[in-house]
Amino acid sequence: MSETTPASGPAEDATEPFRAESAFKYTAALAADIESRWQDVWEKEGTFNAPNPVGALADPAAGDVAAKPHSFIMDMFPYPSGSGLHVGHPLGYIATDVFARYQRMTGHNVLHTLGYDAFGLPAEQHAVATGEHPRVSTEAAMANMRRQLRRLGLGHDSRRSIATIDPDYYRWTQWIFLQIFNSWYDGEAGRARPIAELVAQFEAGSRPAPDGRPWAELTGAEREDVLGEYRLAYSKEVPVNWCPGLGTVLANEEVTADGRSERGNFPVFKSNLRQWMMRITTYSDRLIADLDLLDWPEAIKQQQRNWIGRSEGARVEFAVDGQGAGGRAITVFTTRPDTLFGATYMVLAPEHALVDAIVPAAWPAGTHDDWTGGAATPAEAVAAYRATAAAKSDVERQVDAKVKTGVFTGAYATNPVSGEPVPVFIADYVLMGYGTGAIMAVPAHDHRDFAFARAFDLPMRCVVRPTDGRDQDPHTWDDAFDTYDSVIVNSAHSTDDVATEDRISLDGLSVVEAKQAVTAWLAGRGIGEGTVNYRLRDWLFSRQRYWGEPFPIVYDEDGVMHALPDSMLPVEVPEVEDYSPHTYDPYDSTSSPKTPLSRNEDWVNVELDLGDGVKKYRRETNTMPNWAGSCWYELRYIDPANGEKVVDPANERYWLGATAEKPAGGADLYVGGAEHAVLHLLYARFWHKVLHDLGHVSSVEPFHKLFNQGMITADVYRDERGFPVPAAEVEDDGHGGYTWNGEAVKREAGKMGKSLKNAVAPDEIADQYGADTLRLYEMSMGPLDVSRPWDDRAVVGSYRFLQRLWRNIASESTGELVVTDEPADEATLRALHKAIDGIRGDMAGLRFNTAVAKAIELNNFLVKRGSTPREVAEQIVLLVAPLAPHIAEELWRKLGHAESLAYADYPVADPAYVVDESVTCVVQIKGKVKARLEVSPEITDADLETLALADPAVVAAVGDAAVRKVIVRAPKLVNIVTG
RNA sequence: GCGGCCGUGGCGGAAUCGGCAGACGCCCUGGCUUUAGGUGCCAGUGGGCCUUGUGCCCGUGAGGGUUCGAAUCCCUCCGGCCGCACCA
Repeated sequence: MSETTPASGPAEDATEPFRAESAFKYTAALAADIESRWQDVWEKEGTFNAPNPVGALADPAAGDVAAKPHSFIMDMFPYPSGSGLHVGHPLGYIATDVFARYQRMTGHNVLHTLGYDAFGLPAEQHAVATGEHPRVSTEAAMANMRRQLRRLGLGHDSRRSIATIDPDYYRWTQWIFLQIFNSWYDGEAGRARPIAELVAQFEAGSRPAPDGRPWAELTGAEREDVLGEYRLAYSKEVPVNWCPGLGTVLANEEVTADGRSERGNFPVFKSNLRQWMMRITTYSDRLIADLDLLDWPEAIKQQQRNWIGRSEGARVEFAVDGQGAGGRAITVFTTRPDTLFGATYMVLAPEHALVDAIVPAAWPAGTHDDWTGGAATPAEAVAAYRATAAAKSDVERQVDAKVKTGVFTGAYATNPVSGEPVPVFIADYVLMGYGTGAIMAVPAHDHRDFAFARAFDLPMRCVVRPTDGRDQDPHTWDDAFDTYDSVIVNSAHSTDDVATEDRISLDGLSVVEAKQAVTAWLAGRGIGEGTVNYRLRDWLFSRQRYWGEPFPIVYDEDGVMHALPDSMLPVEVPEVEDYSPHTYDPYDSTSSPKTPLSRNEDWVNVELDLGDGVKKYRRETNTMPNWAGSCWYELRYIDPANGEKVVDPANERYWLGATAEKPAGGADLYVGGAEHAVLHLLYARFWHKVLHDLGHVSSVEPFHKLFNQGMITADVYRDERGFPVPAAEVEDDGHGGYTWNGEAVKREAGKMGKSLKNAVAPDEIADQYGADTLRLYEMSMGPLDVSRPWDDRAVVGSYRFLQRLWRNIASESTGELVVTDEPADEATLRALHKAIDGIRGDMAGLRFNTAVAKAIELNNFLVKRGSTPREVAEQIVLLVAPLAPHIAEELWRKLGHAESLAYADYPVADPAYVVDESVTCVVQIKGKVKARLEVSPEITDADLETLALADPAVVAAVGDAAVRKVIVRAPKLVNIVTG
């Protein structure tokens, strides 16, 4: 407000005292006063502190906590954005708060808090741009977010609000990393075990070292190499996604389908680099199987199954002839071993290691011109093809996917069943990263192979009988025939050229039978076996960034890796002069990463005593990815101050342990966006399972019930050039169009956010109406799991409801109670108990939109009634308390209660009043409503039928038609079927 | 291309088990209160028709089916959203 307010303003106010809004009316000003007072009370009294069974957060006054029903409610870990929240962000937080408050009022010990996933790229980029330390900007952003969220009245246990950037927190992130590093997956036991147990096996000789030498004869480096093949966290040179534009490598999950970084949209290249990996693939089967134990949306489970991509099939070896091959075999993975007789050529991925070994010096006689790519020798052809394939971006590959390219290697392999020579190609439609990077091509029964065979004029052989009317000559086909629902043909050895005991015939077998038969035949000859393949890759776990957890790993002067002991944790993020990653031209695929931490030589070079005296070491300079801190935070919420253990077992068992309702254990409710379907949720499950295997947690899964909340969208207005204009300044032109500064603009739906200039801040709405109104509005907009558009104008509906609620209980002119002491009449009790019954069910089922509607109905009933009996007032206040806690606390206090209602008993419906005294029965004739009867809810079918048939309106409607049948569903419906 | 989810008034949505379609809210219209605006309160508010009332007909993306009865179940199509995408 400026100081040059026109004189008329205050003068008017002064001369017209009637205009002044009553201090007792529920206005934004009064709401603000009530809300800040109650927020202070809750904070001062620690209202939402949840006692633990044991440890620093145990409360002797709380009694036997372990015997109390618990409810662990979580929101997905937020990144503290520097630009503040918009009204879409707190949707899930409000919902979990409403549910948590409801649970508290139904006798649960509720753990609900919110911490911060505070390592991250934006703070680092901000640091690069401004020189401000990421910790400074991150903590400022966290403080601002805490302030914004506090205003909403969220009942969080602030003692448990951890942040991943706190050394006390990431000390345990590093500790868990070491647990994973120091374990291996015992496939026979089906679980992770300490690496020391593996070492013991090697030492005892019960498990031979790979090269057969006794373990004691191996050098330290050699032993470390062997163990590196087993450790669940390992460092290895692997083909990775290198993103020069970001200056870091990325996990597969962070790369989009068109080969760009999910953050920043920079091109991503394949590059061989030494990186940290997590052996998540060893948990593939368990990650799939245990989904069945979880209460998650089916869509999310399906996404995880698809991501892991389990497929059953067989490995088959194809012997390669020709020079240089030296008795080598190419191993392929196929899901269709039943079509082996139809394999007429093979394809290797261009980067397959065996390619160079099998390439002959010259083209075999009679090589098809189209196969050579115009090169003089196979080696030249291969080199040229590799070069063009490597130069192609993934986008180009995508576009070119329909046109198959490739080149002949000059080598032939032998089909192990038919004995026929098959040419070996390289082509980029075979990916190195999947299966064995090599396929047997069955063009008659695979669409991709068919297209390739057509392009290169390769033979085809039909081995699955077509069921769609086509003949068995693939040359006449338009595409491959790939059904499973048929029988095998043309798949038998001729009796002449194979010895009897080696013969196999698949003819006449179903696809499923043939798979088994051929797999057994191959296994019997040692040239194949049934196997399971996964799409899931090991998880790339290192990043070349500053603002992340350092690895608790050092290298000695021989380059041998050493894990730091627990006593040296945490390894703190060092100070550096320059935070920026070495980024490159986004298209410079030949660049390679340099870590920001390597710049601080004082930090990198250390002298440590790791048990054999003080020696010089170099620290690992990669940092962990953003996911690390969020992979286990649910554990630290439980025991945030525990300095001895990551979490005390008694506390873990209480909050996360398995029960009849949650067989794998886990948090009772986890609410967040569907965008974390595979990344965070898969990684967190993996870590949790490792910790379970190693005995640190009793639960098998971190999150029992998952709920995906929808997004709040908002209208976007664009000018003629297509640029968004500030949505708040757009005006309706009255003819269905919109203008901004007089210029016509177009409306469309969009996400809410700064860039689209349509963000609405929760502070704005709280200023205008109060936080309770904002909470109520967000909860009433629609079902929690559906996206819905924000509508500024509609907020007033929730505000009016609270005003009417207030007015039903307290006078707007004096602030005094206006409730009456009369007992509630029967109609009022019925309205009340029906509301209680409905709202309880809605609360438990997270259907807050209909819960609000029912509360409004009850309140409207009281408005019409003209007065509010005290007993009803108390109940309605408790009913709305989870939704609008500040106004509820204030009214509760006015009603004479000295204690907060946070732990008051939620109203329970009296069944006697839930049923109406009389219900409206609908009488239909042929399904159309013709009459309504007021009947007792206890009426029998027979009585109701008699009553219905006697009703004058029914008699008139039936007329002289014959009644054929009468369906009675007492007490609500009678349907008369006439002839 | 494959897989999944979803289509209900002017708008957001409700109908929990196959049984009164449109709860609740917004918008809009009329009335009362008010000097006025705003707030508040009351009434109306899916479409159509007329005989204006306890009235009739139509109506849940389109078409078909099952059923005494379908927004709800089944089939085909149309439209939208999401995920995966040469995964052998």
